[in-house]
Amino acid sequence: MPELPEVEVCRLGISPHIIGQKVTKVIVRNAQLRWPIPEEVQLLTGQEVLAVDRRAKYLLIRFATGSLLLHLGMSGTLRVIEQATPVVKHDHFEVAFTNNKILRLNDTRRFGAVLWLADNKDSQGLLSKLGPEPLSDDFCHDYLFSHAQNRKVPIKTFLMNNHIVVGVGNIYANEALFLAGIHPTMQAGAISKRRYNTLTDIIKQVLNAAIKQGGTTLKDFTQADGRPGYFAQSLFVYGRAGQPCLVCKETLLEIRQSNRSSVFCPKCQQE
DNA sequence: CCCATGTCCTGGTCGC
DNA sequence: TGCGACCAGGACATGG
Repeated sequence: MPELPEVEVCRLGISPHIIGQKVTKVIVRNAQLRWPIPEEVQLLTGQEVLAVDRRAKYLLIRFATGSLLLHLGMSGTLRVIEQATPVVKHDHFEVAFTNNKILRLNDTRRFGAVLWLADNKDSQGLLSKLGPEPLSDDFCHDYLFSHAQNRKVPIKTFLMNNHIVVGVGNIYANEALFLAGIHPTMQAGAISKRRYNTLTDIIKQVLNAAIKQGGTTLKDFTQADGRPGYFAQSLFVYGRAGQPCLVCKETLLEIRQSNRSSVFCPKCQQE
């Protein structure tokens, strides 16, 4: 369920159900995620949820003594459910609360993560090297342009680099480049300040629109309460290779960049 | 066999 | 020659 809007929608969905609640039980059914789930997660039994934050695609559930870090990988879903809900395949981890609700993680591919940051210390260094949040003021007009100077990497790959900016995954990188009229193979350092201004605005718009609409529906995404999102209906290029461009009718092309698929309109996106 | 929303890590290349 | 920045691609697990 992974791009930033889906994680943010998830955060918004679960927060009201768990903030202020105390943990009654932590169950690890399969600790083998991207990294083993540490024993310390049991320490949060009895503690109260103070807040649910997000950094990049990491969810951070705040407690007095530290934070529970959750990442959904490529196929993870988090849901708030009733106690009696049957356990299904790939339900690897859950936290039960005093209001009899359960926060349950299901992750088919197990690329997700559950870690404990004692005293909020980022011992794995997962959060320390991340670029700015795309929806923050740190991600301003000058930011992408100044960081792109002398970089030869294709703009599509540049946008997906978490050290540059977080939360722009394959879907929204494709969409933002289409809307900005930028060809995905252009070298990052060869793009003008003016086009970066446009691209920056569009990234914010696209992510905000997706959050507003509840996240993209991909086959394994469900919102915290189980309703699917529906932003996939408004995608211009992602998943539409071979189909006509919705703006000019030209057939959309697909290429691979850094082992990911890029879809673009050869007419609307000039090099 | 192919493909799939993420991201850490390795190893190669390049410029100073 | 060394060092660091940069970049491509592999790896992870499962299912369609």
